[in-house]
Amino acid sequence: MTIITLPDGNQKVFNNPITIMQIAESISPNLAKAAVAGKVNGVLIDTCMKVKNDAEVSIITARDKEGIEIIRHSFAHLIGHAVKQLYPEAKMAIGPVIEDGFYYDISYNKTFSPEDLEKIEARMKELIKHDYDVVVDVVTSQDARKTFIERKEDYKLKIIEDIPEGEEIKLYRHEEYIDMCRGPHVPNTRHLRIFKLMKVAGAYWRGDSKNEMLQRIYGTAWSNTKELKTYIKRIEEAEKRDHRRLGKNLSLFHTQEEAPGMVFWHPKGWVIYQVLEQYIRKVLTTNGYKEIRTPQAVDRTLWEMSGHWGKFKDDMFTTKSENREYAIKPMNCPCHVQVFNQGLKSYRDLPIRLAEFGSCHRNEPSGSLHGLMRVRNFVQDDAHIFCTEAQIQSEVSDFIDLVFEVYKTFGFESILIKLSTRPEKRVGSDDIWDKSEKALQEALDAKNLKWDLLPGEGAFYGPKIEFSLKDCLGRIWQCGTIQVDFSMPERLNATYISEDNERKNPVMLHRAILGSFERFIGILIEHYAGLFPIWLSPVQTVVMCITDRNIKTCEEIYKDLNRNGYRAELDIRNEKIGLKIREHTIQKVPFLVIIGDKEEENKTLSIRSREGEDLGCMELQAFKFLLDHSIAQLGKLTVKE
RNA sequence: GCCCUUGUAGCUCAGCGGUAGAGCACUCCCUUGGUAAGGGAGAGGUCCCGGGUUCAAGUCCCGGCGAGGGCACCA
Repeated sequence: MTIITLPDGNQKVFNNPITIMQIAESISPNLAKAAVAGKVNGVLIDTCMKVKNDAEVSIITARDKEGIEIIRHSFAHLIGHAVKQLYPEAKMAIGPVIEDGFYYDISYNKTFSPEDLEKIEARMKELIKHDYDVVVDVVTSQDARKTFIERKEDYKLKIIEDIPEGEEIKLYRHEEYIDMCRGPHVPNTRHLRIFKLMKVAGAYWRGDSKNEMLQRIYGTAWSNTKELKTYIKRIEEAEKRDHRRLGKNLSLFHTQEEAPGMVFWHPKGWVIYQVLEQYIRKVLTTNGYKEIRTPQAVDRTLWEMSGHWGKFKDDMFTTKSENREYAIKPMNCPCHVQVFNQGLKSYRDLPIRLAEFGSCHRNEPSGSLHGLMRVRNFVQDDAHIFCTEAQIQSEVSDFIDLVFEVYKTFGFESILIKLSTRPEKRVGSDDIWDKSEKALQEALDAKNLKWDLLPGEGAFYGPKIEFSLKDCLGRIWQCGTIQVDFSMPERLNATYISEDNERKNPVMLHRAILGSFERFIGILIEHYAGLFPIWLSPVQTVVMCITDRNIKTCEEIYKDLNRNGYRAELDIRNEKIGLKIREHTIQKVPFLVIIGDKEEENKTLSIRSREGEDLGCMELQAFKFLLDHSIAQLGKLTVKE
């Protein structure tokens, strides 16, 4: 006897082991039709699989999150089915589910063109119409091996090698095509309806650049057409807030061939940069940091001592002068140690917190460059804290508070936190790694923060915490970080006199809140969709006239606003007011000031917001008050889409 | 760095072997108009760079550089 408990609490009793499909049928024919898999005590299985013991069972359909994932996974197999029919020589590697879709990595001697992609998609649609059953065979690894030797699926054989001998393997038959998978998969292709192949891209076999490059076909799939349309719409909307597009349209910055990965900031973009820098400067100085400035180019001997020359020589820009070779600094820390090293330090002086908005250059791989997000020349809100081991935890704790205070200023809600621990290749004793990993972890836990552990992902000199934000396309970018470093102070002979009168190396904490200004501004542009809060708006207001008669008054207001520190512009062109409003609204200027005869007569300003709202008429003083109030909100504005 | 795609007027893009195109922007003229595009005229291009094929090359081929999407990398 098998007792099945359903999600609604109802129980069903069966005499023999029964399949998921049979359970579904016993509930309703419609449910059986819709069933793509079953969940038995939390584990997903194919509908043809039997439930042998008492269990909690739910039937998974396309409406469930797991259901759509199974459908996407089966779509990957369908790529295989279609590709092998069209290109029998192709070898299938792996085809997993990803967010919103699926992909398949394929090895083939010719490259798939966009036309090939269309052909594959068309063939997939034909195959779907067969409404064929997907048949599962549970086999031994020997049998699986035999199958894929016959089919010359070299990559499947490599995957089998990694499966422990004796473990059963599931083969999924799609008519003549056979794929290997943990599953589960849909029982019939009639569950596969709404999909679209998106793009082909290269991807290394097993994610290792030493291996051959495979062709990856990406697709997306949904349970109905409406969802697919919503998804396409979402991508289009995201493209509209892409910082590269907005950067051009709003004339914030540009890049050009002659300086790949380096930014030409335009007046408007530079305003944002400056407001940010001044803000962070204030935050740092009120939190015990001292700002310094160190050289751009430093002799290679210092980089040899710091270890960078050995490890990152090819990634640094270098230059020669007379008989000496210099590296343009890729980071500020070695220079900060030089400042620390001037004069004898006592434990009483610690912690010493040195900050610098230093311009750094790194010769990043060309393929990794991306707008403002990944550049070769950047400035961080960088600082180094020199402290004792005992001070690590409180410094880290204070820093985390500071990060959250700053991020809150910009209204960021989803901040991803990662803790990276000791890698295989590292310096420093296990004892000190234990201590500092624990210090970081405890600092996070004490604040009840959610974080992910990345074992082995720490820097060679110490563990780190990273704070990441998402861009409009969901790509994740690291912004803030705090890293414990036991190595550099020793390598660069940084010492202090301890309480027991010994020379000791301080611990060094590398830390940044925004990360690079470039990247942070890129994120901000997308976060606000170009509708910057008044505090950051490059142009806060435009004063415009209705006719030539109003020019003089406009100029007076414009001058008054600028003299009082507001960022105002003047539009006295011989154009209709409708056109001016349209243009400045497109430029996302928060407040538009309109001056006509009526306003002149009443000594008022007519104010309109970029959202199209008429804020009515008010005196200049009242408008300034409105501006002040808006600026005081800093970046916390909720952005209307 | 690797794979695919791509590079035409300030911007967005069409043209894909046979004398360089459109819309917007720009300049000038008319218009002085009240809350998201007033009208007319004009100017503007070594078609990314370098080779090759051809009677003829933005257009086809090869190489470089940049950009876009992935992968790898990110001290």
